[in-house]
Amino acid sequence: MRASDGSTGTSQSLERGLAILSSFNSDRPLLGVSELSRGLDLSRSTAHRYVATLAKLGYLQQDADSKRYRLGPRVLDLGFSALNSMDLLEIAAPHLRQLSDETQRTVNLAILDGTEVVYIERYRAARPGQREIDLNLHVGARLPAYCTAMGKAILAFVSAERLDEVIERTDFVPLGPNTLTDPEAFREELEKIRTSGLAVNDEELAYGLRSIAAPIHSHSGEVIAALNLAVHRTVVSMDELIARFGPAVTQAAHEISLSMGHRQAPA
Amino acid sequence: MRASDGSTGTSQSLERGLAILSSFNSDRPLLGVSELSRGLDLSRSTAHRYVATLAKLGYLQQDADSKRYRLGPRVLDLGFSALNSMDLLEIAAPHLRQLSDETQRTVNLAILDGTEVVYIERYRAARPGQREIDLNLHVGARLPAYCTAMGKAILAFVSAERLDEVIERTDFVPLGPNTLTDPEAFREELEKIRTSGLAVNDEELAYGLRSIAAPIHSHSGEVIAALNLAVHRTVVSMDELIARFGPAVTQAAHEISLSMGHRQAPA
DNA sequence: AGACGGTGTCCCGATTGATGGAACGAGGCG
DNA sequence: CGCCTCGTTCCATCAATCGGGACACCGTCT
Repeated sequence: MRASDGSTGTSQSLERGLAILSSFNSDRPLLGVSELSRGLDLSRSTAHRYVATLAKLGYLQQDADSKRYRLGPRVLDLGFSALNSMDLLEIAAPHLRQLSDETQRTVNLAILDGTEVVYIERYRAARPGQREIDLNLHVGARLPAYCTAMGKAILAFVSAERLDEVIERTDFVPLGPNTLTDPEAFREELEKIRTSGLAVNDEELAYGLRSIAAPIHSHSGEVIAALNLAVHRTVVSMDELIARFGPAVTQAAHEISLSMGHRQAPA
Repeated sequence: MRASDGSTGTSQSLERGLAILSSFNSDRPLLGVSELSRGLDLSRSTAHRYVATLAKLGYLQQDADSKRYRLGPRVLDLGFSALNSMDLLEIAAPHLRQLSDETQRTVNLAILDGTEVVYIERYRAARPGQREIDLNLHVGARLPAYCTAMGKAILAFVSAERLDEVIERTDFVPLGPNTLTDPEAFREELEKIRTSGLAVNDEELAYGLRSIAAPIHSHSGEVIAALNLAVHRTVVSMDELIARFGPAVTQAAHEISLSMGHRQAPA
């Protein structure tokens, strides 16, 4: 039974329990035991045992009226332990803040996880009122790497094997007016980024959304993250975006890399 | 019979697996299998099975050099699913932002979890440069309720049973110059808050830290959260804090409660 | 009222998945 | 070099998990 599949040496119970936790999200914040058991193909008894365990530990809370369950505050602890254990964040934060202050724009920091970028930090433009370009882009949010400036900035500098794997697993769906949908065109785009050091996103993710991004390297030289600066199309043209903010973005990324201990190869 | 044990109907494996996840934090970001097995009193094999499961699912990542493990980006998903499933956040966010803009101060939103408050949202003062009062108070951070303005604002309006339980479980340790360490004095303080509608923290948590907070009620009338406005002692006196910002704080909290569907009792 | 289909919860015997000792290879250190 | 500790894998044993079944509870429909 355990023969062929790759499940040797793993715990079924833990996997199922976490599957229950991940069943909850913004769209489905309240789930009942039966609902969960159906979704994960478990018996009601089994689902209930996991739910009871999670509730006992504070990861789930039972709603008094509906008897259904919701995520508890305890799960926040995990996420923020993860954030805090990245010293990248600590190092990058002041630079991000300065960049945001200087430019009066929203800047973000993200890492690559599989084929997606994950937002790690975010500084909103100090001045409110300007058009909010929110696709629900809070810290922790995920976007496909192939159609974001930060994703491309990172992928331009990963190893060939890793890039091949990401491209292999990526579904190049057009999400914006200018989304790159051809893997070969995408590779050429990365090549350009590799020489310029700056990645652009000109409405590739969504209509009206423009951003520029630069990669951040660790002390060992490998790319570990990217930062971007995002604006709405009505605010500034692509050329102006690059001309006015490109140098500040690449320089901030460069400074963070230096602080991480990265010694650049000669230009 | 089933009362004392508490372990009936729960999953040992899941509990252990989650214990492994929670072993990671900012202070201990990298842990090895042996280290974990010792800390949780498991065999190395067992610990490894859990770790392998967590790694397979993306909750842990193995460091290539040290072979030890760190939290993976996947755990962020959980935390932010929790945040996003609170419609409180969606409703409160614009009010918090407005309050922060108007007052040019940092404002926070928190809920109660057991004896602690958990930060749910945070708007920093738009103008940087003013003294940063950071006790690592990011979203997700926890503080004891008894020595924070938000904690007191919430506890002043919870049911008598819940309050008794919290007080019972609270260790009244002096953390600042004015920390309330006597449960009876604490109860009187809550009584005052109940009539004034405003909770104050005058260096009860830490030297120099002052804040005022007001409770937020749900449609059913029960208290579900609190918001605060925090300043450093050098910036403003306690009286001035209450006089200048008190009305804005209570009004913002009130407006959020109204948006949540709360119909106030006549003043 | 009564029957019904749904829920969450609890119990218990069968069995399946978890357990941990042992062993291996890889490093690190003196 | 020996010695230790690490992560990892294997496997026979066994205990923890499993799921059917039963219960109480809730609306809804007949």
